[in-house]
Amino acid sequence: MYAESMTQARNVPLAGRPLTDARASAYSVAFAALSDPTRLRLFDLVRRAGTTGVCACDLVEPLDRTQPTISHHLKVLREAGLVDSRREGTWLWYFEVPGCLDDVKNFLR
Amino acid sequence: MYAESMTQARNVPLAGRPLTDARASAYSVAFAALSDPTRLRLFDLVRRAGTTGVCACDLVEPLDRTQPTISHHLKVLREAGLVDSRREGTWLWYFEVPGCLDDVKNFLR
DNA sequence: TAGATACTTAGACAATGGTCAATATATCTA
DNA sequence: TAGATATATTGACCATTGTCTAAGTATCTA
Repeated sequence: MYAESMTQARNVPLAGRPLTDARASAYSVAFAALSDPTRLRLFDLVRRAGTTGVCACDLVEPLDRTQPTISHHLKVLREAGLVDSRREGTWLWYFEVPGCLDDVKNFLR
Repeated sequence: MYAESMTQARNVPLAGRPLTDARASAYSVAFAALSDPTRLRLFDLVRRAGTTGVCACDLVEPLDRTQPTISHHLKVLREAGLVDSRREGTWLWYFEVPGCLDDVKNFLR
């Protein structure tokens, strides 16, 4: 498994405790949700709609993708905990989950 | 291309200007680089090594991956502009590129 | 209850990505 | 210049993903 040829560590001390695998997996879910340009623009549009949110029907045209594709991306964002939705009749209003990025923002500092 | 069935926009105003496709593509490169748990832990280790950096040979064992896999991940991080390296004999010292995440941090605010 | 509108799910397909073993390259030293 | 060590590249494999079309579900209204 390991590269057996590497015998001597350089032994430079690291600051603080390294990221655990569990936390890395959690953060990577958020980063993965933002790793596609279309989905990133989608998230940006939802964020800019504030607490009111934005109707899903208003997210299709500006992103130049089919409606099922937008629906798929919204599902990815929701499952990553970045957005949520509220139903109003046949419409769904999507809004950013407050504080959803606090952990990763803290990590990036 | 568009969903022809959606006729009536909800017309809720958005705050500021939406993210352009060019900026979204640029940011998504950084997010994609951080979207894998192993690579995220790798980046974390490099960051904690400060300006001195960390020898690549010290990154294989803690991440429980083969040397070629670590080398591959370091290449992804470098091509995303997050890390760089300096050679010292047969060793390569990897370090974080200063300010590499300023743009995305600004976006996340 | 039938039609219209909004949205989701299913299935397919091509492209991307994480991982490994094997091999190649680079650098130092004896 | 030959051997040892550190790192990179190649090529393969399988899983994941972004996208589409087609079809299904949900909600309202007449």
